[in-house]
Order: sequence, then structure tokens, then C-alpha cells
Amino acid sequence: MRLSTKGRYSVTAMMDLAIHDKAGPVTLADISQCQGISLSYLEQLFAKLRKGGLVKGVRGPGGGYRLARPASEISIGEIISVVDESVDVTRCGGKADCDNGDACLTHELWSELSKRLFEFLDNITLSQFVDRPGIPELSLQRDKMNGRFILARRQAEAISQGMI
Amino acid sequence: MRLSTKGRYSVTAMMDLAIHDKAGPVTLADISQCQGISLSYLEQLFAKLRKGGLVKGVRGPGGGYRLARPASEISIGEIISVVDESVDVTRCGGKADCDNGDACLTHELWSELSKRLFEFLDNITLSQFVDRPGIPELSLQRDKMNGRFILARRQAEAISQGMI
DNA sequence: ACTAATCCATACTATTTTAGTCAGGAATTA
DNA sequence: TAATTCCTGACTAAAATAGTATGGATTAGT
Repeated sequence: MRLSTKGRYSVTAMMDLAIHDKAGPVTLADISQCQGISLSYLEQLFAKLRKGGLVKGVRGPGGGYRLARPASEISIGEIISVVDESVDVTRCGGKADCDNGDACLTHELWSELSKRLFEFLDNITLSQFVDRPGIPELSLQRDKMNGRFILARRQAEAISQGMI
Repeated sequence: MRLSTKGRYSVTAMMDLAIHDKAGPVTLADISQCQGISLSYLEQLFAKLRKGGLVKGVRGPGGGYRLARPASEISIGEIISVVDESVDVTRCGGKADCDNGDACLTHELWSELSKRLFEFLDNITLSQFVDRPGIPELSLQRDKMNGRFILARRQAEAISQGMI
């Protein structure tokens, strides 16, 4: 069980998808701007998420990414295990006697802890974070704001490029 | 909240200390051999653990490290937070509007998750892992074996160095 | 059909973290 | 005093992380 910024980026990005799920696909460009992650790095993460069966890509204009399953069926633990592939913890290949018999006792204890931790994260779904009181109204507000801001931004770009 | 090999090493080393607590200080050399971590790297980790008030160093022959408090008062979360110093998660300094208002929503959700995770780890103490049925007898056996092995090792070294 | 938006893939670079090495010093026990 | 062990800091090598750059492939809207 490992937990790095990679996992954090993926989880927050997935939260983004869950929040905007009803409003259609979310583009990586939007997530990149909103969360301050580079586009290409996001593409790498989403390649893993797609191969892991957590998201679906929708190509072409108006496309983006959607959740492959309902948010209630996607756990945090699943997201993290897809992008942060687990390391071999024991280093003794499960032979139960690494060096003098003492090593695998602590290794075993760590495995037990890691297991508990994963069970904990596996029982938390995206929907538990997104579908709680206060969030839906907020997300709608954000959507509206988002729309306005993106529109404003694009107009600004168009102006700066001399189109308007 | 981050979780890397550094945290894992520290937790398993602390477990080692907890298991052998009644038998006196544990040397880093022993942990190094048992768990396959380099001595100098362990020293770096234990410097942090000592500054964090989790262990006490005992110098001189027969010395080593002991837990600074009873195992029942040291949590896994504390160990990890001492060695894996937490990163700033939000990247917007808590201003609640990173870029277009959407960013901090997911950041807030992540903070919530991180908080829950830390609470979870903070409620697991070392003693919960060490003082459970099956472990005490085992650790005594290990201690005896350990003693034998260390003796055997030192004899071997002495022989190889021409002392015997 | 054309074009723009978007996903998809790969190779490359820079930074940070991890892991380890080395050398020496300080405290303590036998 | 001598051996043992903690303690510190500087240094290096390898790996993971984070990001960049480039060039497609696919699809929606016009």
C-alpha cells in the first residue's frame, strides 16, 4: 500500500468526474486548469484509470472523460490501487523466514496493517463524498460559474488573438 | 497524508522495538540485519523518530533504542506523520478559490478523506499489533533464537578474523 | 469533407525522494 | 582505556515523480 501525490491527483480528478457526471464528459484540459496539474501528466494518469476500467474516454468535440461505473460503485481504494501499483512488501517472497525468523514477523504485522488500511479505503466510495448534503447544490453552482468562466476565458483568448 | 517505504520501514522498526521492549534496547544493527535495511538509512530514520519523541537512544555497549512511551500510547499515524512530513495539499493556501472556484471543492473533499484516514491510523496503536494472542510467545522464541544467532554470527566473525 | 476538439501513445527531461556510503565525533559501559 | 553504540553531516547513486514535447487517431459539429 503506497500513497503519493499520484494517488491524490487521481482521486481528486475522479471526484471531479463524479461531481460533473450528470453534466456530461469532463475534459482533461478543464481538470488541468482547475486543479493545477499538467495536461500530459493527467493523460498519463487517465491512461491507467482507463485500463483499470474506472473511466471511459469520449472522443471528439464535446468529449472528455466519464466514470465507467456509478460513483457508488467506485471506491477510493480501487482508484489508488490502479495508479499506485502495490509494491512487494515482504522482500522474502513469502517464505516465512527472511533471515533469522524475526523479519517476517514484522513484515506479517505490516501486511496485516496494510490489509486493514486497504479495507478501510475500499469501503469509501466516490458517492459518499460527492452525494452528501451541501455538495449537490454547490456543484451546480460551480458548474454555472465554471461555464461563465470558461466562456469569459475563451472570449478573452479570442480577443487577444485578434478574432474579435 | 503520504505513505511510502520510509513510513513502512519506520513502522516495522517501531514494531520491532515494541516486540523486544522488555528484553532491553534494540540496536539498529540488529534491525538492519533482520529487516534488510541499511544501517545508515536506519540512523536517518531514527534521528527523526527521536526528534519526534517516539524513541530514546541508549548509548554505549548494550545500548540501542527503546520506545519513549508505552506501546499502547504510540499510534501508527503518529509514526508516519513524524517521518513522512505532510505536504501542503491545497496549493491555494486555503483561500477557498484557487482558480475558478472549482478547484478547492475537490481539495476540500481530499482533505476530508485525508483527515478520516489519519483518524483511522491514529486509532491503531503499536500495542494492538504486538500484544495480541500468539505474538508474545512467538517473540520470546524469536528472542531466544536471535540470541543464539547473534552469538553464532559473532563467533563466525571472530573465526574469520583469526581471533579464534 | 473539413476542421477543431479531444483522446491516445511514446519518448524525453527535470526534480524530488529514496537509499545508501563515508567519515568522524560523543557518550557510555566493561 | 577500549569497545560499543548512538549521533551527525556531507556526499553519491538510483529510482520514482512530475512535467514537456511531439505526433498521431478518432469523432462531433459545420
